[in-house]
Amino acid sequence: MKNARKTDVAPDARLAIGREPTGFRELPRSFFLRDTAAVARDLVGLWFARRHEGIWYAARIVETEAYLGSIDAAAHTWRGRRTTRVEPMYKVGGHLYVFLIYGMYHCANVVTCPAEIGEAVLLRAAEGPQGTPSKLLSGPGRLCTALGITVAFSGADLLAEGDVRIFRRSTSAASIGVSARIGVDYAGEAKDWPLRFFDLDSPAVSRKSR
DNA sequence: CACATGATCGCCT
DNA sequence: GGCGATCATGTGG
Repeated sequence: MKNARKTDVAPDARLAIGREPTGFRELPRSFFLRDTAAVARDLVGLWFARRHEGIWYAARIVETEAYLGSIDAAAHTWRGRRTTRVEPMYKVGGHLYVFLIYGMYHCANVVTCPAEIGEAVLLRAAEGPQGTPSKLLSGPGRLCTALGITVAFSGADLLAEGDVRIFRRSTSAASIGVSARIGVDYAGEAKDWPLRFFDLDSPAVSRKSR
């Protein structure tokens, strides 16, 4: 099998929460149909979850970035670019868009807004349970590695009772910091837009503010 | 701590 | 043919 692609990667066992996501609750579709920066901010503190071979795995999101579609030089949909890879970004809010970067890492995004808009939120970092190293999910590539997220999930509906979901949980609200986005220096004026949101109290945030 | 570099390949021009 | 919404590792201060 020379061209075998890994398509069913197991999540890190330390993120397992059991056969049922007890204590976790669904979000309505309307959550994802709002202003993308607002969705990015509100995703901090929610849970990104995946089921693999009957077991659920989950991590608490602590860092996100908004990508504003056609007007945003940092976005894959800048100027309305429409290709096979990016097509999931034009689905209705609540879908997943995953891409491969640098040939070896994946980045997971939550699509926002109504269909055909092309905006999304990059999940940049998350936390595992007490005792797991803070680096385990710190950074978009590591987050995907730890949860076994690959391009096989691109286009998946997070609200279709499927194997990838965003959950909420009754917890105290996080203190949110805001900064420019990471790694988009090529994006002209857009590189300075304050579209990165992070939990000020989390050790798992990928970098200090800029 | 602050850089600097290499890895590795799908995507787009 | 060039490069990227990254990361691990290495060097030097």
